[in-house]
Amino acid sequence: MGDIQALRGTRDILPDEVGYWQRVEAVARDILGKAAYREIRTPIFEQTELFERGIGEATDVVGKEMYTFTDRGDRSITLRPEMTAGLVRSLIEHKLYATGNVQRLWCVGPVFRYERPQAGRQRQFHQLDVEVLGSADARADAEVIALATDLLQTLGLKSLTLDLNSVGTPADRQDYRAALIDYFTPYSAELDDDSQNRLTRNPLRILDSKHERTKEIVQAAPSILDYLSSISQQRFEQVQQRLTDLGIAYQVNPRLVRGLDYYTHTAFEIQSADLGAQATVCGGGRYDGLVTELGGPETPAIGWGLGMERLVLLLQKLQPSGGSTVDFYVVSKGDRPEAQALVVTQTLRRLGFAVELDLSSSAFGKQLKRADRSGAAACLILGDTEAENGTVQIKWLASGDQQAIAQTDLPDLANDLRRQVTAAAAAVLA
RNA sequence: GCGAGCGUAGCCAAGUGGUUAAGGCAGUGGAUUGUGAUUCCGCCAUGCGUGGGUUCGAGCCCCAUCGUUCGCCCCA
Repeated sequence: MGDIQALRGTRDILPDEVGYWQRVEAVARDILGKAAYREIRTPIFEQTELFERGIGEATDVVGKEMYTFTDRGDRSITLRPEMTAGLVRSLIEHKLYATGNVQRLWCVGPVFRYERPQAGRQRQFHQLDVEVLGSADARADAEVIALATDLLQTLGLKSLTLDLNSVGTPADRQDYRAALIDYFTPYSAELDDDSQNRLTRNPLRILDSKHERTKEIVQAAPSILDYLSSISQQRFEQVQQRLTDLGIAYQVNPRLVRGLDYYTHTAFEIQSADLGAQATVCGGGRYDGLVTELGGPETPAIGWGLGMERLVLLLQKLQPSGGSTVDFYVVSKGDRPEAQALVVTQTLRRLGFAVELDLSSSAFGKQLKRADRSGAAACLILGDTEAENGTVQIKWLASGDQQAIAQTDLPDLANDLRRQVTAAAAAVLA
């Protein structure tokens, strides 16, 4: 083992694993593209102040988890701990809100939080982010949630749960907060230490404590749903109705609270039971106040973030194998054959085949063995005899059938070969 | 930031103070100097995450450190 290793909480995504990532990205690109969402890419670091103002200085993410440093020009810089703030900054800076009534955006990339790593939690991890800015319509909430469930379903994931809540407007929340403090204060001594601290700082967060005694006390705590204004209530009912219209199953969880200050009204999480303590795959909500908070015009918005690592963990459990294979494996030995093999390989690649060329010059037996393990449908063999008369042996590995064909005939035979390759691939699956 | 467990080859591992560190997979060379199953034979850790310590003797015990896993916390 070498001296230098990847930093704590960071990981290499190796070739064997990268297929899962590509698949998620391809499906996301497809689904989001069909829903008229456009990709945006924003910088990985921003002014520290953006996150302090956007996410809230009292939150753990800003308070103790940011990678913040001073650059050579004495600016305070922070590696983004989430995507939304940077995206909103970009929207405002480029006045994207002026070019249309609604902006539908998505992006994917690394985010950074200084936390203790464990399964499903890293210091550098990746999020897929989807946002709709400029609409307060309940259909926007439903659309965005539907995109998340569609994506997960298309990837083949089952037994996920969707929790839904409304955290109302800041005014609703102020009343509720006061009610919670009234309720919890008499129990103050019985609460766990963390919750005692949260009592004054952020009593909403007590609601999802995992501490046993605290959970018992929480049982009878007032529900936020009783503190929503009638407008907020109506809004929440509309969102639920739209989800029902779309056939999306959800459960209302009045104790669902989210860690970032900017959320209003709709809040939701999609969780899996297969991820241990870090169960949330996708989480998000509405943030009607964020754009003005960051200096833009009144712009209601909703979005979510999805943890790529967590999603990939689930996919790996679902389909442990997942190797890309090659159509042809080219084998050769001797100066002239090896030179011709390179040309044949190139020809086949240009015809659209995936081709691996064996570079070893080792015995044909060894090369054939590698051909077998490569998963190729057929092996192309070039020795002195073939080089002499300009042919190549094509051996179909499943059947063992072998025939010689002229190298110059390859383009004409392409369609035929393609048919046989697909047939061979289908046979493997069956 | 707190608590607990774990770290032996590319991978999975046996080994719980006594001399040359099992085994399997993968890799590689050969039996088979032009053909992939199987089989057989050879090779593949002066080294047990790293650094100290205890001991006649340490993969094994102790301390520190790094990494990782599971909780707490937090969240995607």
